[in-house]
Amino acid sequence: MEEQHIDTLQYDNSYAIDDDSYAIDKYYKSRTSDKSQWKGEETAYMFNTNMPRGNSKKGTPARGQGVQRRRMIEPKEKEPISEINHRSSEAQIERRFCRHSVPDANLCILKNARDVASCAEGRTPRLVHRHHRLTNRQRVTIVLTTSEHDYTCVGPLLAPFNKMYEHVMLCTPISCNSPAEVKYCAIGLEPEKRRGKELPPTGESLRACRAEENQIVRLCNTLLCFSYLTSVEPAKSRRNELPPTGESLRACRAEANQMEVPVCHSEVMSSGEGSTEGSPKRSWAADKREVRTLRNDTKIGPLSVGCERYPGLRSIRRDQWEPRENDRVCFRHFISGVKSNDENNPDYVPSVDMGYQKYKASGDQRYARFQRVEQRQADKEKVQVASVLLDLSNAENIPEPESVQSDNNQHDACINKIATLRIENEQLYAELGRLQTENTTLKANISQLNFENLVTASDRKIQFYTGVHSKALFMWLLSFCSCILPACKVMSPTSVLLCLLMKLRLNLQHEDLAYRFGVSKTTISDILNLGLPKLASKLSFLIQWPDKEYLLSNMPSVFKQSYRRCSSIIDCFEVFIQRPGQLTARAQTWSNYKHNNTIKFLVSITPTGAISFVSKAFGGRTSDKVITQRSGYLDKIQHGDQVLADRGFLISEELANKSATLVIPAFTRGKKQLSAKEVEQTRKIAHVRIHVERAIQRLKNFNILSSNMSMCMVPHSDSIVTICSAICNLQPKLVS
DNA sequence: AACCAGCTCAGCTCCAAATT
DNA sequence: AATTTGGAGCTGAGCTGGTT
Repeated sequence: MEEQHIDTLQYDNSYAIDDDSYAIDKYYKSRTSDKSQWKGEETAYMFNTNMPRGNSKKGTPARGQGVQRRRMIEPKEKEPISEINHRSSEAQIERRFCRHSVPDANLCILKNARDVASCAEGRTPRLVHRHHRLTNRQRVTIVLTTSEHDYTCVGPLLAPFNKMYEHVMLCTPISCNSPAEVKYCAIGLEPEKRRGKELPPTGESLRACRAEENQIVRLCNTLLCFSYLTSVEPAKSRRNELPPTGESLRACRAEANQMEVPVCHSEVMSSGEGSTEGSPKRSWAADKREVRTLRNDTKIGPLSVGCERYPGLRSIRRDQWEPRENDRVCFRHFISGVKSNDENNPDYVPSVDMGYQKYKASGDQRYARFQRVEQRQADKEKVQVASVLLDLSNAENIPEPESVQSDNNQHDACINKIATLRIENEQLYAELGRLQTENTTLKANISQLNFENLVTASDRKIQFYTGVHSKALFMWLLSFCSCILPACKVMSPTSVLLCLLMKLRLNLQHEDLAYRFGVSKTTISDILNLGLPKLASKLSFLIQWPDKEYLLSNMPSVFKQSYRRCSSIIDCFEVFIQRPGQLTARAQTWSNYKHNNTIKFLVSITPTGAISFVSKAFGGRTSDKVITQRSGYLDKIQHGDQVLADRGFLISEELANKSATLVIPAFTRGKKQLSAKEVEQTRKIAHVRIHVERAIQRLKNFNILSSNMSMCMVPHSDSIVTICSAICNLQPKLVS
């Protein structure tokens, strides 16, 4: 047999019949993780046909296999069977036999009996010996083998090329009715075979049985070896092939009959007569034949016995002869040469040369009929075996129960296990379907729960995160600005717009935005740096200086009484910034009013509260007047306009040049007390100027304008204020 | 071209030492 | 004792070069 590396076996899940050793190994590994508990003898038996070679250094354990495996790597040198012949010494024969048997037959038979098979010779159940419990597949292998091949006692059960050849033996060296086998049947391992058997012997009878067994075992040990060597095909015997069966067996016996030795003499085996003086000298061939006949002594008591070589016995008839315990019948009196225990077999009783004609039909006719019956029985068994094999193949991965007492029990346990596993499998499939549905639902929920969907879920949220009044307005902004938004593969346009507006509304850090949208902070930085100017440019049209007609038609009631020609209410607001590194910038942005570094913007609103003008950013130290002069605000002023401002806006001359008027609160400088008219005018101005403060407050709702603006955002401050103002203009009227 | 990890730089905060 | 100064450490944002 081609030897297979053990490592390759470990990855072979084919579970071929020849790989049963792997299945056993796997089974034992599953039973115990402590390899020290493995019996070295067992593992050696299991693996000695799969020894790693070549790659393994001598004396070095194979990788991952340890000492236990190394023991199986190096099998003991066996004596070649070809070296044993009929001239071999008893010691040689004993050594040869010990390969197949064990020293203490009694113990081993009880301990290692694993199965029962029928011997083709004796038709009686024989124990199948093995040092390990058989796996299902091994059992099937035996069943298939025994159904297709004849075999005899004292022979290996399997073919020589089978791995189990030397481990699964029908090699019982005792008779079919030995007490050991009776005990085996009696303890319940094979309940069907118990019928007609004796109860296990105890006490004195047990010791007597063991003495008898030991005596028979010693005899059989010798004859066992001879049964190999006297085959008609000695060359095959040397190649460890099966012992002679069927035709070859008969030929072997015919050859043995031609030997010039007495083959059958019942008196030799009879107690007291076997040692009579003058009896012919026995050869091993004779011993072999006698043992084969000895095993056929089950139910011949009432019959007459005889032999042509011993005419004195030939004529003995049952009515004249009282058989004794050890009387035997020669194989020549059986049609097939072998006594059968099958009641249907014509060789159930000896019928050849019995000295009388008992049956009407000839021996050949009766034997042919028996063969037909046997063939039908064999076919039926094959069908049953196939059925068992099919069941076992379905349960191939089921670990064997440890304490199974019989094949039937084991088979029933397997069937029950299969049924249980099928139910469990169906339940698992149902569970799998439920989990898949749940998984799909959860994925859908997760997609709905991403930040984009979360923000745009309601008007309240969209207002909080972006400052845009409603979701509809946000969607309009998105559709209007999508063409100018920075292209981004990892973020949708909605997310980009959200990112831009959230930066303004909440002044979130770049890293925060990156985590919220699942991108890197560099991507956020790029989006802000590119998107803010573009968005401001796109939304700048929302900051428009209104026409006079529009102003007049939409003038609020609070302005109609005193300031009907008011076109603008101006004020400045400051935004804190980080302290610039450059001293010049630091000086320019220092605000004496705020005592901090700020940037300053001029804001103009219409009487309705809409932002009509926003200047660019100026340093915090810049006065309101300068900002007004340099921001381009005066260019918007038209003839006859009225501008409401705070006290700091001293631009009356510039407005006068535009034929416009400036309305500011009265100064208290150089006066002890304001006149009543001045107080009333100041009150009125304050009453309408409050709206510009409200507008600025709307701008300040964008946290980027109310908190400390980082230096990285200062360059975008113009765009930021523009965008915030545009969004404020999209909100409802400030003054009604 | 878009994206991103890692590096660099600038600003802020805290704290101890120096100065007033 | 109050204020200022300078350094260390931390944080946030931009820059750079590699990857996709």
